[in-house]
Amino acid sequence: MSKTTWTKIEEILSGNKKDKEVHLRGWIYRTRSSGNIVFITMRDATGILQATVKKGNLPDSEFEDGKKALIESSIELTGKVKEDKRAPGGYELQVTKLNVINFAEPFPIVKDQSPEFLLDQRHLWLRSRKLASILKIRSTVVGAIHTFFRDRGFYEFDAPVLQPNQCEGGSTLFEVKYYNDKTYLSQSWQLYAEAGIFSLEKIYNMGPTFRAEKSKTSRHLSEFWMAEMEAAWMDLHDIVEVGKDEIRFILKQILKNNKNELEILEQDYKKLKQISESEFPTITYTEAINILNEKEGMNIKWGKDLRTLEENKLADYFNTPVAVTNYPVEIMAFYKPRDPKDPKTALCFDMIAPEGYGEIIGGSQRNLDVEDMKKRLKAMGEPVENYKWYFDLRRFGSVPHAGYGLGVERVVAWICGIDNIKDTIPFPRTLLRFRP
RNA sequence: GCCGUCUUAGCUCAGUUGGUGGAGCUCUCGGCUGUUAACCGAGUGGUCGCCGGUUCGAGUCCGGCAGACGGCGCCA
Repeated sequence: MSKTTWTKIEEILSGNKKDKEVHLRGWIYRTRSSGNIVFITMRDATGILQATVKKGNLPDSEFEDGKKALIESSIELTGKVKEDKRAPGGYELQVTKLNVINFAEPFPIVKDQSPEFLLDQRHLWLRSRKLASILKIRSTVVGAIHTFFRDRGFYEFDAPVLQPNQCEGGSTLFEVKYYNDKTYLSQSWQLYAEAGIFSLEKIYNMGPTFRAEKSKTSRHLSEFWMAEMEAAWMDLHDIVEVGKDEIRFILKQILKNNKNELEILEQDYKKLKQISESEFPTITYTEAINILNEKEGMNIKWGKDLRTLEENKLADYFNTPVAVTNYPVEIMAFYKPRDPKDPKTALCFDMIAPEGYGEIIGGSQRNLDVEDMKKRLKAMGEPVENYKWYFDLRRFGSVPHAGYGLGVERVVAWICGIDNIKDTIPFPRTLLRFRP
């Protein structure tokens, strides 16, 4: 006996299986019955397809099973593919064999949904077309990042998730018991990456990052995935260009692989295509302030960080992501060096996404001045002795180097055009939620 | 840390001046041979977030607590 060949729904919708008999397996997406005919819209990972189950075309017991199986029941169907204008997608399956693998209980997620309820039912809501489309795009983004860096000679380099030091500020650390000691979940790969470049020169990494920020916004997660790069011999200008190339590369991969998903999410393909072919502007913080004050009628004092409102105004002013460099050095982390040409500012940059999706990349050249870093760590109240190994990197063949981190979820949210970052990750962790 | 909104059926919500808790959807049963989150008829389903107070009487008024959601700050 030959093994059953299972067909995926996308093959049928492409027209390849017209008038052929196929075997399908998946889940009931919608079902309607009308006397002696039952319409089962079935889904698998690749799409949805209408199946017509008519009494007489299959054994009566199977017809009755089809009639009573509820949404999300898992099923196997056999039948002939017919072109039919009345069916969504233009093709339907005329069922001759129906096997219910599992009769689902009444599915809790129905037409009316609140965000809170959907988060409680996250494990079930993952099956929705919306979430499935976003997760497919996320998968492309993650794959694109690996390809982008590997194609350019970067090695993947892993840092510990349990780290003794802070990197981005002590108040945002998740503390973890470590035998009789304590440690913290990684806030950044960066400090370890700075050790790695002396071995591999160009490295990247993508992994979970934990920040206990008390942020309740549509742009923040307590656990998110950051894609970071670090490279010896590169300066600020070099990494800004790498960042722009990376964004464009990700977009091109999405446009190539996820046209269907963008359609389901009602995202504008042309708009993304245009951005993927654009040059992104680089401006300094000072220029950004001037644009905001002169062109947007705002009144921002030099020296304050750009807030959400200002970033959004700036994003509106350009239609592409924009790189902002040279923020005031006082508001920056200790590892960001002063710009010798403009000592009030740091050799750092943020990439701001269009349409209010905020900072998608943050990076800098790295500080080589140990005394300066010690001074700034002390000012923050950080124990300098914890950074002894890090300062060693400046003692044994120190070189100019730079790196940045890209927020995977923010990029996915921007590409998908969705209003909350929570939907870009299967099980979001936020200030107030860590279940399911 | 600051500010705001919400909490009534499995889901989404309405509930008038304080007077025996409702609708739609889901689900169950019946009908229907082309439906598009179908339609028609019937039915099941309630600790009105919790605690206390006022009152003859509280979903409704008052006080407290809890939870959820969102905005700002901070960040990717």
